[in-house]
Amino acid sequence: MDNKFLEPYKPDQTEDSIYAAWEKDRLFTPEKAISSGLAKQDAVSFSIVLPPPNVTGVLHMGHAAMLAIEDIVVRFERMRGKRTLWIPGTDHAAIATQSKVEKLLEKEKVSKYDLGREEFLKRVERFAQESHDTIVHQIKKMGASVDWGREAYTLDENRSLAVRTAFKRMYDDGLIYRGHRIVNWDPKMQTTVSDDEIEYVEMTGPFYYLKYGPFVIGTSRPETKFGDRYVVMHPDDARYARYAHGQKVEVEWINGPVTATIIKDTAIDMSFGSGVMTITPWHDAVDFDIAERHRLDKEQIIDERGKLLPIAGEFAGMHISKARPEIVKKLEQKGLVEKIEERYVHNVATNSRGGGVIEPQIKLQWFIDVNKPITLERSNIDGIPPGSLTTLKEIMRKSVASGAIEILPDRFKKIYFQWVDNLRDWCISRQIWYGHRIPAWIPSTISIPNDPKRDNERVKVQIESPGSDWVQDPDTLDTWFSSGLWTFSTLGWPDQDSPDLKLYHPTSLLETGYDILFFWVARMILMSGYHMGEVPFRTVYLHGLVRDAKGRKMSKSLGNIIDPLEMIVKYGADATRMSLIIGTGPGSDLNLSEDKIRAYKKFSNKVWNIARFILSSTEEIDPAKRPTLSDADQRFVDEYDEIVSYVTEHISTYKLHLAAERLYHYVWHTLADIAIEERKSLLREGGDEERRSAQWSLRYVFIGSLKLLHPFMPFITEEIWKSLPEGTQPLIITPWPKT
RNA sequence: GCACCCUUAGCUCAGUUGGUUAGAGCAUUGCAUUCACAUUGCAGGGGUCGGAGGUUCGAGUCCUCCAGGGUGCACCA
Repeated sequence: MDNKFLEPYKPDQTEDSIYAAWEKDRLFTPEKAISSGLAKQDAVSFSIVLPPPNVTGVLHMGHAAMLAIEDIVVRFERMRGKRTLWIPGTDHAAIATQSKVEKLLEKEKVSKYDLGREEFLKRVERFAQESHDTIVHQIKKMGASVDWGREAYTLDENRSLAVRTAFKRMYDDGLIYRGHRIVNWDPKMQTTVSDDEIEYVEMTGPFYYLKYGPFVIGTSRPETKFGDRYVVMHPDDARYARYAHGQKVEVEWINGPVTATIIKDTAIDMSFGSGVMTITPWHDAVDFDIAERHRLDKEQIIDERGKLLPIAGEFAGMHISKARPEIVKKLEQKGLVEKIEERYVHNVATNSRGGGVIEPQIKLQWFIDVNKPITLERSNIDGIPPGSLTTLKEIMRKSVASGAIEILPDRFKKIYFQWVDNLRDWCISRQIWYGHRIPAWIPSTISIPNDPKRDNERVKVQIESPGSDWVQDPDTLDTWFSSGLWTFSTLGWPDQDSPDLKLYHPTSLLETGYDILFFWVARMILMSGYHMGEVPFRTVYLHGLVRDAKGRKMSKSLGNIIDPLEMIVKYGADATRMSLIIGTGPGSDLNLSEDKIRAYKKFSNKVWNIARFILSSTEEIDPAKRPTLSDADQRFVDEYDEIVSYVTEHISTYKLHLAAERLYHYVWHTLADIAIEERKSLLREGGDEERRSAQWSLRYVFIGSLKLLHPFMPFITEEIWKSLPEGTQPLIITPWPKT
């Protein structure tokens, strides 16, 4: 027996060298599984992409849980002989990374404009590289058996080609268009934000009832009202039956008399306020729609920095927040205020990526049309035959509705459909510097690229620059555009003949947090459906948030962050992994405490001691020669076989928590507490025959248990395996026990 | 407003298709421990499974309603 067993298990002294050995021997690659004989040449593929962590800093417990879950499944499938591939990577996370670097620069009292685009991007890239290195280190610490030879970055050369190719194809098909539409504008970060990135914050503030000619209109934002020349009411509203659609009314307004036009539209809620509103199409999505329907004029009131334009008269140049009280004062002086409700509760849209309060604006931007009918030439998606007419929305809906993609837990399907059905065109252009530059060029003779007066026909969309007479659109793409391509851009696309693409797409499993179901999962379904004519994955497994012991979100301000690296140092990666698996089902949040992790450290030690005992007391037997077993030993072996079936079945169906818990109890309270205890006297003073039976069965069950434990606790099981005569090949590429 | 989830031991949570006396970790009580494990073992205490109805031979599990907590989406003039 190896002398190392005379001391307690020390994860911090073994884990790194084990990982290094796995990596050096390329044991994470499907090629090695085949060459070692574990997987057959024509084995079924099992592929999965790592949800690429943002290069904005360090990994947290949520990432650790993700890595643990995925690694368990990957190791399991690899041992079962599938051609198993797990692709790692990181995400440039455009807006998140840029704002992080901007904050760092703020401390040096430098703005990105001081540096200029090029210099600023160098800073971001440096930061991204450092984050990347930290993240890679952390992924390795967790024991994740990803194929590093296939590592990808959402902004590297291959992915960039994929992005430009995808953009051009969608543009040529009319799915990507450039137009003046109302977008979510963040005046603080000076960029558009997609609908999904908006976070509504409840606020209480005054609500003003203003006299608008013969009408009373309600608003919480009097500062937007300067240009209101349309007064809208429901066509069926009896109170306003005497007003006709299109009728003109003279009203006295903030800066003098205006001619208002009556508009009848069913979008009005008759029961809200007076049932009448004026519209500000340039700064409100609903108003914009009404204006579009009736072809009304639209006028900008507020500029990109949140300041009032000349239309505001004496208030021009003021920031809206400063102007509001002044405007209200003037309205009161003119007797236009009917009443003020002081405590009105409403939701204010903010940029969830650390930006400011959203100010809708009409801007010339790039969009993906989700409702445009297109012909999908190549399609393996159930319900969408090749050559049939469909839309991106329908692709997203049918991929899940047909059962081609299974979502676990099931209840997220409803949430997914609700989102798909409410989906509007996706604004994909961002006015930030870090990211994929939009592959569109305009002639350099046009001086202002975003000038709304210029037409779109002079834009060239192509993969490479058309030449020096052309200027590239300064905008970058929403980060989710490139991550949407992730399942196939990591496999060699746009090269359709890429062997990896043929072997591993569609991927088998996508495992990620439920919080990015819309951002990412849905976008991958869209992109893969359109570009590949395939679903991107068969199964979506959604995990929950990792919270603290009391169920609170982990945050710096609460000081309740449990750092995965620190836990790995104290208790080992194996214990950390177990604590993140047991005690939670798919889709539900997990409350984690250091006590819980400590408990699984004890389990590691238990496994270690079982190894020590069994190794020292079964040294003389030959595991390959099965002796006649006593009845008790036969029952013991039978019970183990049941555990094999149970664990196998539950990992296959992604009930990892059940598999892990059962295994934990089996190893500790059956194998150790009962089986070993009962056989101790036999091992010391039993007859030859019954001693051999006891030794062999203990050894057999222990060897099998190590295999079953390996996906959950890869390090300690591999370390023990090394010291066994049975361990001729590393445990990671040893076949799974037969059921 | 629409929808979904949660409510099980002191705390934090498991409990697949309804099936014998409801489980774990931590905490707690007693005993044992020169014995693989001073990171151990054995035994115990603690639960009317949020409330009220219903279906069933049988409900923590299925259905209805109610209460509390949370989340998503919509509205937010």
